[in-house]
Formats: sequence, structure tokens, C-alpha cells
Amino acid sequence: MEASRLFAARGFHGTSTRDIAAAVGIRQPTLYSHFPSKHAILAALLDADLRPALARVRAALDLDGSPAARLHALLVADVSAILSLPYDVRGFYNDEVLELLELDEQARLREELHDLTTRLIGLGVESGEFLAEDPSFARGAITGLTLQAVSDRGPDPSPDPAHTALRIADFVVRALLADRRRLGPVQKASAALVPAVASAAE
Amino acid sequence: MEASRLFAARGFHGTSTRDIAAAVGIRQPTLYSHFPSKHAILAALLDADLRPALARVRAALDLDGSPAARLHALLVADVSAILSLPYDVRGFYNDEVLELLELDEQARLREELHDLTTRLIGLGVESGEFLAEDPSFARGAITGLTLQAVSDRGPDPSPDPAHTALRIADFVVRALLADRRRLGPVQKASAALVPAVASAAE
DNA sequence: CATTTTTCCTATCAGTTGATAGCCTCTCGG
DNA sequence: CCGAGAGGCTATCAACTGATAGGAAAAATG
Repeated sequence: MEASRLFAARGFHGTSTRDIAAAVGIRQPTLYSHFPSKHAILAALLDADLRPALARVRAALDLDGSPAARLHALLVADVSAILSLPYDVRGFYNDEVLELLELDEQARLREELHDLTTRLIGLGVESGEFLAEDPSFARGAITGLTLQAVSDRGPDPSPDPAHTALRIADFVVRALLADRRRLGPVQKASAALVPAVASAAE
Repeated sequence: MEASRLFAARGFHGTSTRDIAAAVGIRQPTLYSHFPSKHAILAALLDADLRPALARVRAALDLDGSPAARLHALLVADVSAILSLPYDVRGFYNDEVLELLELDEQARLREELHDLTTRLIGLGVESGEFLAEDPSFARGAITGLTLQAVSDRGPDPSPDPAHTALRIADFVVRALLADRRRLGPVQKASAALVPAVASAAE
């Protein structure tokens, strides 16, 4: 069912159930023997994106290591995972679709994801490893950079997600670190953490 | 007509012409005595966003000063301007709306905007002031951060756009500078350039 | 005041939307 | 061989979409 990447390209409202059905090779009413409604299709896609992401940030918070290294590893794992998805998460978070509809649970998941990410950044600020930047702002910056990466790659999965993921992680950590000389060690420590974070999403 | 910020909140497809008409206090068919089609409304909003942005980046390229200072000033002016708009540019660039429809001209404007921005970053890389980062990647990062800022502020104009604008500009320049000790002088030089860049958009 | 022009209205259109009802056709355990 | 059930189909629905036609009202012009 993941072929419903049309949501991403044209947005939730811009994609009809007939479009989706045609993309998966069935007729429109047949969709309703798999999902009770159009919203449910979006909810399933959102879940497939949010739940692994939540598992990753939880893992990053539980691991040992400096906050910068853990954030770097989380970013690498997150961006790699999102760029590998067969669909494109852009359209999911653009509209106020999340707020307006009966997607309460997905909105809650996203909020929790944001909270935990903000907390990890906050650890870095408290320890002095990061500049005294507002953790919420930094979290927003990460969201923006990640969505942009998905936009840039287009509708198909990226051939080399790890490359882009590293670039984004480096960019963010470089902007946040109080002492840039720590970038090298952070990258090194991150590389060791990435597998643990990535595998947290089953 | 700028009250059509509904496009931003619900996306182009998610907003009906009746919604727009109701928001501005007229009936739906009356819209068509102001605009020939729904696309034309979006085109007008896109123009109002893109043309000043294009004027700003041209000004930043023409000014004297180090690339970092000019990029910093451009970012401050850009983000301030976008956050001050009475509508929310988010939805404009999310869908493939730009590609799919008869918005060729707006797509061209956006491409030119990207090219010029990339060129300014490239100047910084060539001069050694910036790290040897791919200018296109940096430009994408800027786009992502800017759109995220609009998302965060919500549908209404920001009360204090300059604050957010400075934060974003600092974030980007910090991530790009080869020598972070240059951040202070860059900020200072940028402050002197901002008025010239901002006023370029008439 | 008369007239012209601009702006808005009501009425209506054909096409598309998400969704439901009811029938058909495989597959497979017994 | 058979009955069950999962998954597909056609046909159809009411609601809504963007857009057009033609007339009324209001504002500007003389």
C-alpha cells in the first residue's frame, strides 16, 4: 500500500481516492475494503513514518555518549531512514491536515517526537556542549532541514541516503556546537552510535 | 486580496474558491471578476512573494562586502520579509503545484531565485570564507529553515520577525563559516547591509 | 440628473469527490 | 467437491468543485 506516495506529491486534498487506486492497480471502491476512509490511509502512512522515528529518538536518549554525538547519530539515522522510504513525507506535515482531521493520535505522536528531540538538544545546551540556543528553535531547524532533504530528492527513494544524512547532521552540529573543534570527535562517536539508533526502529 | 492565506493553511487543492470568497466577504462567482481562474489567484500570491525576494538577492549580489556578510544580510532581510507577510507561503512550494500547473513563470522566478542564492554562497566558498560545502545543499538548507520559520509562527504575521530572522541567519552562517571567529565581524557588517538589501524590494 | 462602467449578485452547469450497496470470483481447508 | 470468506468488481449516490451567463446595484463620470 506504500505506493500511495501521491499524497506527498500532490498533497492530501490534491490526491483523489481514484488516483490512489489507479496507482496500486485496483478500482476505487476496492480501497474501502482495505481502509475505512481516506483519512485512514493517511493515518497509516503517518504511523509508518512516526513510530520508527519515535523509537529512534527514544534510543538516542537512552544511549550513553555526549548529547552532541547522540544528536548527530539520531540525525544520521533519521534522515537516512526518511530518504529510504518509498514515499515522500513532505505533504504529510504541510497542511494543517494533522490538526484539522481525526488524526489526533498522529498529532500526539508528532508532538511527543518533538518533545523528545527538544529534550536531547536541551541536554547539550545544559552541558555547555552546545551554544545557548533555544532548543525548540534548533528542533524546528532540524525539521526544516529534513523536510527539505526529502523535497530535494524528489518522489523516489534516494540512491545514497547516507551521504545526505551525514551532510545534514554535520551542518546542524556545526551550527550548534560551542567549540567547533569538538566536531571531529563528535562525528567519530556518532558513527559508533548510529547502528544502535537505527536498529531501534526494528 | 491577500486574505487568501487559506491556501497556506489548507493547501491549494484543499481550499475552494467558495472558501476564499467567504474569507474576503464576497460570493464565489465574484472572484472571477478579479481573477480569471483559481490558478491566477495563486500566481498573484506567488508573485508577491517571489519578486521582492528576487530583488533582494540581486541587491545582495551587487553590494560590496564579504560573501558571508552579504548572505547574512540577505537572510535577515528575507526571513523578516516573509514573516511579515499577511499570508503564509508554506503551501505554495509544498505540492508539486509549481511544476504541474500553468505557473511556468513563477517556477522560472523561483529557479532564478535559487540560482542567484546559490551563486552568492558559491562566492563565499571560493573565497575560502565558507567551508567547502556544496552551495546547492546550503541553499536547500536555507529554504528549509525559512519555510520552517513560517510554519512555526502560524498563519498570522509574526510580532517580532527580526528576532527569528537573526537567529536563522546566525545559524546558517555559523554552520557555513570556515573560521567561526569571523562570526562577530560578519554580524556587524551584515547589520550595515540589511537596510540596503531590504529596501531593494521597493 | 443621466449615463457609463465597475462591481457584485443569483442561477446554473458539468465534472469530480469520498463513500455505500450488492454481486462476482477466485482460493483453500474440509 | 464444496462452502466460506477474502478481495475484487460495477453501479450509483449526494455533496462539492471550478467555472459561466446574464442581470442588478452602485459608483464614477459627464
